[in-house]
Amino acid sequence: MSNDAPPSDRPARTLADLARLAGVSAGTVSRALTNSSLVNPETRQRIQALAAAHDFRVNQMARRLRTQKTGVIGVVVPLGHERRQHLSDPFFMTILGHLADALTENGYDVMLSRIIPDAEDWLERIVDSGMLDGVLLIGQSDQFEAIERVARRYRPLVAWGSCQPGQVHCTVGTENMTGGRLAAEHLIARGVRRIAFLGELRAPELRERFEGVRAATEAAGLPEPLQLDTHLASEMMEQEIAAHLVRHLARIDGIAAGSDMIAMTTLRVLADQGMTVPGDVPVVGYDDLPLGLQTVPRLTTVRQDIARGARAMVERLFARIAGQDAPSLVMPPELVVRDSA
Amino acid sequence: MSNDAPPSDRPARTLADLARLAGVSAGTVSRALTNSSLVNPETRQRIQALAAAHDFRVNQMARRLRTQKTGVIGVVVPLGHERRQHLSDPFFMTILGHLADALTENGYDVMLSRIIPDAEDWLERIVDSGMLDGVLLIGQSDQFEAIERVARRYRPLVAWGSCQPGQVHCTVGTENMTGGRLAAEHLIARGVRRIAFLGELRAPELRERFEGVRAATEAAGLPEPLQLDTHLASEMMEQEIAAHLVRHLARIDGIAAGSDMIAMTTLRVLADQGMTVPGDVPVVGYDDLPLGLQTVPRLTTVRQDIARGARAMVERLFARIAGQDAPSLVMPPELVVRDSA
DNA sequence: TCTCGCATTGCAATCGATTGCAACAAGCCT
DNA sequence: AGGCTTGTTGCAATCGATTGCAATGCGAGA
Repeated sequence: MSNDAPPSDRPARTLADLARLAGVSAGTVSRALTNSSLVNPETRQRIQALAAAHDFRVNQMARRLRTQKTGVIGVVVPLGHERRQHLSDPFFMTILGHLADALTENGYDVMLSRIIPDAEDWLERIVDSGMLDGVLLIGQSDQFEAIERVARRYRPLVAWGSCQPGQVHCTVGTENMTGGRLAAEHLIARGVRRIAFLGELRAPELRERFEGVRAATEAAGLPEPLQLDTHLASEMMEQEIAAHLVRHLARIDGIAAGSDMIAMTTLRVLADQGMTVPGDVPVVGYDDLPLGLQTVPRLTTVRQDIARGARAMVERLFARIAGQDAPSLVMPPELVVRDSA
Repeated sequence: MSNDAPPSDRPARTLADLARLAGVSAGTVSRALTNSSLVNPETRQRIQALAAAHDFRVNQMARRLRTQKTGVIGVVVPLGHERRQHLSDPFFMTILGHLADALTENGYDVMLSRIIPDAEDWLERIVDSGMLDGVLLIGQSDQFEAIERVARRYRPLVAWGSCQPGQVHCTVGTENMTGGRLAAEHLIARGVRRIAFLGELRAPELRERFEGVRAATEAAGLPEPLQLDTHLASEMMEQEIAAHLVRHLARIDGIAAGSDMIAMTTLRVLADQGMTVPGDVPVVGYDDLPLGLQTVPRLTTVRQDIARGARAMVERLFARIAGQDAPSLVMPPELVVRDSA
């Protein structure tokens, strides 16, 4: 329970050191430490004890060079259209948490990259670095083509995002258009006639959500929704939304936000402007982040099952690493009605 | 702008492949690709062009084995006393975002580990893996001893957390006791007489914050603050806090939360119970996470300058990697008065 | 007693890039 | 003309672990 290891005379940094100490060859030590059945059980015990006593740990660099497996998965956040967006964005962090959990449970390490794709070959550099057994992309940003190009030749790659017909790369995500429609239908059912959609349309996911909103208004014979750009960097979002609302609030009576973060900021701004939610303006979010439970009022939102999505991404990635094929997954979104609409 | 690379006849995966193609030796190719002045400029050009044409990228595993540098920093979240706490905890994610930004700007990759320290040598395994040039710990959890033990022999290690006198490992953090005192003094100045501190005391940081609160009440001649345990896993936090408040709300008139997450949940629970903040009960948080700006009412809190702290951690780590010594940094906390108290 | 098989172990090649040192050529000086 | 510097390049060792193959020793069966 307290200090136990006998003071190690010499550091014993390599297999060869340990082999000398044990009076055997390096090969035998290697086999002993991997519990190979090719070594005598007694020898194995002895070597393992010696290794423990000397705090020996194999050099992963060498092991990985030799075995051509790294045990590392890259988790990459491409910030193409929104350079100022921070890695600490709650959606990224939520899905990253789930991915990291799933990967570490399976014995993989996680290498995190926040990438601003200014070089054309940003993704090539990652997948060809020789450091990774596979790559998970959190979001497609505006890099659809780059992802397609790499996916054509690099199998162990799975992205969170939207799935276009005929697309090469494997994605996990929700039916964004359906989700947008659900949000809008809910607002319409509550009597909203003129919806504002907060969020810009460069990333495919948001574009589809907006299309869903539009489809719903069209089906209900209502006027076109008002689309308002919103940067994702939190520093600027609040002012931007405030400006939008000051200008347009008179002409709208309900808000569909492109994400929960946008919705939360909107709640905040509306409170500042003395508007009540949902009384004066109902607000619907998108994502169902845990944070939505903490807002006042609690956020009505379109749920993406992020935990399930993360598990699915990891499963598909492992299948692809194993050489099998894995299709994309499009999950149905689900409206979660709480207090904001 | 479109596809440019001439179709690569043979993959050219290794330096040797490329050397054969170029009619030179592997050593020359290596030097050419690292812009060494030891090769003829023309040769260098030629080889670099060839490398680009064949999409050649050096094998990082081999390079790192040979150079004994990995270019990877481990960012580790030890979850000792709170196994159910999720990696997506906003504090972790906020600081992780800043760390990742600072590290990638300096050309390092980030390896993320969420560790449940059930094995005694969890940290040894990480630092001795041969995969990392240095390690950053986000929080000390209840693993103070394990960290000290490793820090005695492993230099490039910096932790976020509290700094005890005489401690070996390098930390960056705030004066938690002062912070607790600031929060309590603010509450007292607003007329609060009986403070509840929400948060458990196993991690040194929270313990110090509580001590600060106690010092303030003592100095003001007020009764001892009421300390209430709160798990950090968000699934349970809300119910737990609700239960605490139902039982104790009659006996207290102000709340100092151990963290902003706890404070946010408390706001939520109080709203549910029909209490107004700060009218009925003022609430002070701790951390000053960006999220505190989004709550209703906006959170009054004790600010830790997380961005500065992250930069300081990275600076100190680099200094230690370079063999210099770097002292711990204890930053002064700052009360940020907004609307919740 | 001889041979064969089995259980262990050692040997040496291998993964792919880096780098100190030697080799070589061309040009310059005395 | 010989020696020397300067500029390039190749050679081969090295980083540390893994693994196919050969070698060893033992006991059992014929």
